[in-house]
Amino acid sequence: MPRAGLVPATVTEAAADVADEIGLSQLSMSVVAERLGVKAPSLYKHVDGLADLTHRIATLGALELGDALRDAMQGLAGRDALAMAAQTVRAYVKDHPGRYAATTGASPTGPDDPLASALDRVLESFAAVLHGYHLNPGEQIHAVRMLRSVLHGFATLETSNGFQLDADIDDSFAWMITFIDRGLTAAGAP
Amino acid sequence: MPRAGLVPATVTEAAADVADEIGLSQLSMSVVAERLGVKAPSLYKHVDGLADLTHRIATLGALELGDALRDAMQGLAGRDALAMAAQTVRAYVKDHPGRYAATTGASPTGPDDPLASALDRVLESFAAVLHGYHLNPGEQIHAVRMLRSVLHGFATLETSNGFQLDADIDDSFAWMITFIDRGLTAAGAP
DNA sequence: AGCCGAAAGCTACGCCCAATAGCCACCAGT
DNA sequence: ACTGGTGGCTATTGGGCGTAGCTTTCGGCT
Repeated sequence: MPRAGLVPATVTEAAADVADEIGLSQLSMSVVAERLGVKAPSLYKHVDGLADLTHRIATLGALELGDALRDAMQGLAGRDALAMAAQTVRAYVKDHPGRYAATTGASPTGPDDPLASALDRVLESFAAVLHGYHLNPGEQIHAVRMLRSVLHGFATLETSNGFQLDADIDDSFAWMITFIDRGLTAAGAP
Repeated sequence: MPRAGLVPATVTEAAADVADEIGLSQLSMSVVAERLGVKAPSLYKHVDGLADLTHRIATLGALELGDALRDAMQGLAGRDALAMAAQTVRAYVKDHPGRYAATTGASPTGPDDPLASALDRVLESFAAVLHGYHLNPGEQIHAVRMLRSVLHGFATLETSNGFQLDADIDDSFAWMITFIDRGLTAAGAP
């Protein structure tokens, strides 16, 4: 019987794909094993159980989202950066709901946890959006939190079908970005 | 052996309490049964399985949150109404994370589902907040969605410890309310 | 009061999943 | 070629959901 040639990263990516397809709550060792053409107990040679696997998916999601934000925001500032960052988050959550759910549900185990630095990089991108607005330094942290809340809330509600009429969702999103841009501009130059 | 005198509402409330205490994901028939001094299979005489139980918790949560919003917003308008509604949502999510998680995770099965009307009442309260601002009717729906997104996102991130501890979360929340109030005021009188 | 049927509790069971133990085969390095 | 580590496997335990079927209790009716 030939070996499958698995490493932790292979298992994590397969699990992340499965989570995106069937939902994080439906993720199980069996279905990941089946995807990889392997029996479930074999996965424990590469991954330390379902909790560890979810943690790895969370880290993968944070890394990917951080990279996507960096790439998308290259050379942009102000309203353009804001709109691009928002759209990037929204698209990532829509395309990878399982990874994103893992990311939001997880918390780093310590300061040397790769998840911690991955999350920090995402936050740095959010902070970079705000550099284009001339905010009071004390307001920066509040603005970052508001931005996170808005984007997280909107994307989460959208993927869980929390909005009634999905036809206008793009309009609502654009309106929201304009609203925030105007508010930040006014806050920067009072 | 005496009867426990259970009805669906009793089971639902006990389950909601348990979910608030240990988290919705940890909810199981066994632990609810233990709370009620009963064996797990007995619950199936009152409730149609775990999915139905979660659905009932979601409905309970939506009803309670709707009532809390109505009570809190009595006679308030404009910024006061906005601040009170936001604080009410935030407090409810903090005090009842399990119920709230059930509410956001669930979707009504049909138009006659009690959950649908309960959710509608919550949305009506959000809409009522905006009546104090003189928005263009076409903007109303966008503003409601933004309000939902912000409050949902903030409360969710806060309860999952998504914010770092270095700055006061209350300050951020107050700043955010002021930000939205100013934006809505400006949008109403351009 | 006595009975009778519905309903509420129970035990026993089947199935699925997480996780561990322990076995066997494959491959690398000497 | 041998040998040891490693990656797969089967078998098993424990727990959770849900069903089947039994027993007991309680309300209503005569």
